[in-house]
Amino acid sequence: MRFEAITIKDIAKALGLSTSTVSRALRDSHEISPKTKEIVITYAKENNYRPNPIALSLKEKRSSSIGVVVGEIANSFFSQAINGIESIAHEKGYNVIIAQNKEQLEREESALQFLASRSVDGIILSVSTQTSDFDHIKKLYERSMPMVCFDCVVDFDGIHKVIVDNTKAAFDGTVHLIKKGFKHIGCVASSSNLSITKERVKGYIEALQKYQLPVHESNIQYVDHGGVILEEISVAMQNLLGQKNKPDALIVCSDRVTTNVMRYCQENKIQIPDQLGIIGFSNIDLTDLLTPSLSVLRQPAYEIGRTAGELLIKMIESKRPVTDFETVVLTSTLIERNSSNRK
Amino acid sequence: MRFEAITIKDIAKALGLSTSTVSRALRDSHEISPKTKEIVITYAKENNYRPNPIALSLKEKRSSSIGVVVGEIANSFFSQAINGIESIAHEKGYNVIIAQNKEQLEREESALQFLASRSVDGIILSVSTQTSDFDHIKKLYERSMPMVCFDCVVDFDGIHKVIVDNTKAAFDGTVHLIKKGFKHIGCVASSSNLSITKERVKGYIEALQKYQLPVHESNIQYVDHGGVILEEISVAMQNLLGQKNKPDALIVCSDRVTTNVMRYCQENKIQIPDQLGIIGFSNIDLTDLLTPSLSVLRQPAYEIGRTAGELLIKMIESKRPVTDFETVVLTSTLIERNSSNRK
DNA sequence: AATTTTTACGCAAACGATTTCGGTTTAAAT
DNA sequence: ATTTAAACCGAAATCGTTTGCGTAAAAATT
Repeated sequence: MRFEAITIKDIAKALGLSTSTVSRALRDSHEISPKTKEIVITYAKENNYRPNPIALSLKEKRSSSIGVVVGEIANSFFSQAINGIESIAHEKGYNVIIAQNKEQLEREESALQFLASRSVDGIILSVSTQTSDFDHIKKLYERSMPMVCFDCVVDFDGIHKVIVDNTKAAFDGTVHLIKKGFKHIGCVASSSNLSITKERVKGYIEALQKYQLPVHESNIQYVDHGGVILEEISVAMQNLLGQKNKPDALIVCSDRVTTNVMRYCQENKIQIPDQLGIIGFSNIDLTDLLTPSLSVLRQPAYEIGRTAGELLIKMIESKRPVTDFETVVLTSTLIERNSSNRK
Repeated sequence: MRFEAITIKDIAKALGLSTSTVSRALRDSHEISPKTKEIVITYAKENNYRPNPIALSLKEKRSSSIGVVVGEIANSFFSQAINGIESIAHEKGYNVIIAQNKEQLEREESALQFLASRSVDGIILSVSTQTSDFDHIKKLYERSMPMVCFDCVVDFDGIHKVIVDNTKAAFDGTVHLIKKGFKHIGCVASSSNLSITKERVKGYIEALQKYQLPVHESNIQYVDHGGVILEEISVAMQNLLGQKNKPDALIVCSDRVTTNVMRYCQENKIQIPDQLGIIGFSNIDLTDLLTPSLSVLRQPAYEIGRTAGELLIKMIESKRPVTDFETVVLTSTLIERNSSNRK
């Protein structure tokens, strides 16, 4: 069973006209007499005619749809970003097709392949935490598929990127901890191959240096699977807190890792902020309700999505090849709460 | 600029064959000699040929895509459900197109219209909390668009539905509170026109009756805008707690309302569970970390999405019109935590 | 009145793929 | 040697829409 719609042919037949006349009448061409237009338009309205977008796509060689590849839809940051993408897409008459990479390179490749073979007009992508080799993306891109990266971006130029001021955010977060009186600040970060990880760790180090605090490699822990595996968090935390000169505060540089660090602390009865101050990147909506309430570095996920969408649609609709690639940097917000507020 | 792909025509021209031969060779028809097949397939592979899905859609009158309409993507329950939908869709070779109704009837109508005009093969829908008149859905459905409802479902038959055992869940949740020693149990629910609200309130009342506790209308508060408006929650809570015989525990029957009730209690320094026990429907991933940890009725959102996807795809691919409509009922889980655990 | 211009419409090709029908070899069977 | 069938391939229609081109009738010009 299938949804059957009325076509231009049906109208033509019913009205004793040719399809071209009907088509032109509906598009209000000057070549058609007012009378005929009237008749056609009335009939079309009565019968709820809608042009078949697939036929249009075939003719116009565009599908008016954009693909989005993210790690996981059910991740607050990504779902907020998708929300932003959907809003601009809807305004511009595009639909949004969702695919997930599940933070695996292999799934990312198949997702991109899937979208490309579905002839989307462009793709918005956050690369998986497992991706360190960008060949598959490059290949697609070189075949002139319009693309915009956000969050986890590729390491080469010549592509639009929408990111946040990761370095500054981590810098500010670390400075915040320093000003709150913490002396030994550690850092838990996501996969070391990710650009956002590098940038955030850089901000952390710069803050320490600015305040003439020593930088110990052992105070920086990388969680390669993006925080999905709880065991990894335990190991990282034990590495950090098992040292003789252990940190009295942590900056957590990844959304999902942050909440799992909180879980670890709760399970291991680590008092926050007295034993351990914490500030972390997070976009979850419930961090204000935690005890203690969690100080966070919040990314403007909706705006990131919207901006990425705008850039992509601009690129899709541009007449000539885009040669001028933007990297839009949005600012994240430091929300001071109690997890970093030692009495 | 646009993504240009190789077509069957290109192959035919390059190899000096007709398009029909190439098509047949690629589809492994017996009418084509092994040699020719070999040549065509090799050439196609080398040049990374992919059949144009739009051309196929036009011919086959199907787009291999399904539309999903939910209230808001950035809502844990929905994003988890979409995750489930995406998983089955991906397996079956469909893509998922997302639209939001933002809990508004008007947006719902335009979202459905949008998807229908985009010729999706079917639609999975959770109606908005504002929808009490289902005419627009009925109309679409009667034009034989395959549809499956989940979560907030329509009130008429003849359509597949995937829901949870709302009545039983609310019943169990209320009984749980009773067994924990709470005597005066109130209920905060979403819009009164929603089927899930009715079912859940019914379960609440049945539990009270079973334990011979009085049912007071004043102990049931409806939040018409689905918890989006914080002010509404305040009013509901004041109505509940301002009574002389005020409740000592609440069951909250809506995902988003639950966390806002928690916020209200925190802001108003209401001790949980000592002053007020709480159990609520919630699918947020962080409720275990709250203080006190929140007892929840958790819906199997992923499975709901997956099941809805399975039903829809089965319907799309069925040869004859479906006349046998299922209502799949999945079970929710009661997770006992501290918010309902009075010492 | 003869010519040109305008108006209003139809025909057919195109987009990319599949498929029906038909035609030509070549090989096998009579 | 003739018939038959199998193997192989091409032309054309189809899906729904747009659009360049052609053409008839009507209107405007000479």
